Amino acid sequence: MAQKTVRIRDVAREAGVSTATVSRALSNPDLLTESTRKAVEDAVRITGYRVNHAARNLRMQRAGAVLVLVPNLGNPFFSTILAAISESFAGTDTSVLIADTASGGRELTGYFLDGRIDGMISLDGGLAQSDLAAFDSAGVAERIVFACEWVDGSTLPSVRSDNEEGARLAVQHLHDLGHRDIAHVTGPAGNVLTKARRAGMLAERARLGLPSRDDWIIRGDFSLASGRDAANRIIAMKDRPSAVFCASDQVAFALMSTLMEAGVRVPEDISVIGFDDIELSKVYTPSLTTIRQDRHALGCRAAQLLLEQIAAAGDPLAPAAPDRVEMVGVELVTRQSTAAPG
Amino acid sequence: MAQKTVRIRDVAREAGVSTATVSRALSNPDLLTESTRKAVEDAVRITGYRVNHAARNLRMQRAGAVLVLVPNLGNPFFSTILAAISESFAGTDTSVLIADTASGGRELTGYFLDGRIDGMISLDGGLAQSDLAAFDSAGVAERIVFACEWVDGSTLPSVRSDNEEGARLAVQHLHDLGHRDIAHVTGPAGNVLTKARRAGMLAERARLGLPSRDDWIIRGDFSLASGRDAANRIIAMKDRPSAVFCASDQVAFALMSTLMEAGVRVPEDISVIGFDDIELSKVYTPSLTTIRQDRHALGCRAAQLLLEQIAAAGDPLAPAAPDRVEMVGVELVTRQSTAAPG
DNA sequence: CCCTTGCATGTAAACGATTACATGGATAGT
DNA sequence: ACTATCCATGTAATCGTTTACATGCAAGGG
Repeated sequence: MAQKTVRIRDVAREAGVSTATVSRALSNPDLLTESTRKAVEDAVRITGYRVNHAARNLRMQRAGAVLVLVPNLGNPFFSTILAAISESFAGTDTSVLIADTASGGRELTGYFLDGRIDGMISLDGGLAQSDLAAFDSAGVAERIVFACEWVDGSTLPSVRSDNEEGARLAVQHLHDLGHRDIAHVTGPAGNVLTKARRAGMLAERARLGLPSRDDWIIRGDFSLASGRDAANRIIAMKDRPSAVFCASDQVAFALMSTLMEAGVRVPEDISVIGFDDIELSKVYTPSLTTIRQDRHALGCRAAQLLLEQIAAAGDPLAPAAPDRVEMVGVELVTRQSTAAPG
Repeated sequence: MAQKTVRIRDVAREAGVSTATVSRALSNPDLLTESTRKAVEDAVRITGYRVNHAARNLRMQRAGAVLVLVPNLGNPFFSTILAAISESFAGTDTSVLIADTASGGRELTGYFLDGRIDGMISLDGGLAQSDLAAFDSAGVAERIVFACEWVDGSTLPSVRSDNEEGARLAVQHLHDLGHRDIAHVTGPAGNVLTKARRAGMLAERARLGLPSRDDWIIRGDFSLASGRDAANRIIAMKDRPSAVFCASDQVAFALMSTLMEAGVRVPEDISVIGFDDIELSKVYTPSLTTIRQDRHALGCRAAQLLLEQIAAAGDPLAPAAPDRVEMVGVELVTRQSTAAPG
């Protein structure tokens, strides 16, 4: 049987003080005399008291939880970010809820309105306009932070990788190897990452005076299936590009797989470069040259930003949140999937 | 600004009834007259009332959340299971917390004792004995369910794949192709899956009269690194096995990668079969023959079981939980990584 | 016509913490 | 020595629900 739940009142009786004093001993120890604080600490130890979060949260008008919105839990790219976020909240008596936007067609503002969460980190920049509007009118917009992705034209704070720079590095690397005919498999239409990476790619290609062909920009959506489709498109081309820059590692895997099945060798016939640097990229055959995102930093900074935003939202002096965008650096990781054109 | 929070009292006033009636209208509508229920519903709509979960949970002595313990969020194997669990709880006004056992060295019973969670699904069978003892003495053991993994010798309910059968199918498949010299890369020492899969493998190998050599059982730990190590061990062997059964798909990827780098072809020189059937297995090159686990079913059943356990724990008539173990079937998926020996 | 029964609703006491305000004793300033 | 100040602690209201118990009305049985 569960031992009788011990309340703050029991601790107070044991220590010979009032409940207020016990509460203070726990949250503001410096307000108390050394001796009473010690007495309370002993009483806590003796009784085995644990604070009841539901009660505390009710009284303090907070939820004690934040929500992390993930576009696709199945994509291992997000795991490290989630771990970093969880870790960051570990000390704060705030729990971390994780939801997949794909599976959950739930009404997001509800989480706020029900007092289930104090804030939200969205790794999904594709939230419906209606959701954003609802956040605004519910007055909870200031307790939302974006990470990795963001919403164009919104002023909500965000942490993101330098996607343009990543795309630039990718093209530059291929160019350095001697490639001139570079294709690009994009992310899904409308996605902010798609836009940023394609823009960076086009800019660098132009800067280097490389040829540009419309059919070398192949629409994808970060999924394995889209990598396969892109490969088939390339296989069917009369003059194939000598290198392909994929918008994500997952896409690159499926692309390489399909190419090689068709007898197109990687990197001998076509070089492939990805984006993300997930764990498997090192282990794929051939191992994948890619742009590394600092997922740990992304997660940590997002968590920290959210904590600040929540604190600010509670404060009376609105700090008029400056348009906060934090850029996290990216890095080229050279492996076997890229080489000089045959 | 956040609109003034509307309480149940406001709804009551609007509807011209008492708070009790409003509460009943929300949770036990049939207790009320058609007309008053309708009046309350209208009032709710007009005021935009949302129940405050912290208050409700406090009063009802529940947490409104469950915890899912994952051995390694980075392994995409777990994603579908998590999604299935989340989905199962979607209707129940219970939130789902996800924690990685690796990153969080936190004290697990604390979650229960703090009233932060009502129950737990552990995908990790490697919980410390001290934790299990703590659960027991805290009286929360009956609100724990295991999925995928389990704890040997414990009576806690669990949902699991038929791992022995999976191993059997793998060996049988290789045997059908003509293989006789079959190696096995195991999971981590002490893990229940390791034991089950190895046992199934050994049993079937014996049944078919296949040769057994000690150095063909290679210790791994489900990680990419261990797949690489295993491959190096195999490469160094004087007489290599003609086929390798890996305890997980991830291990198989790293193993194949390292083999092929060393010029050992898969499947021409060595066939490789995995376990799990994660999304990437279809897309690796060569695509991976493997044992499919029904991850969706595993997640759904675990969630359901936990709900039942929680309900039972509240009930006065202890249903003396029968030793509940649910077996989920597995299936052989044949792809390119296995073939008749050269 | 009265008494019992039952049903729909109201009243108010929990749930377990935090915290504004009150209190009283010690210290210091004049 | 008297009062103003300050600091440590206690008292009690409060957070927003749910629910045991009380109430009063309608119906039905004798």
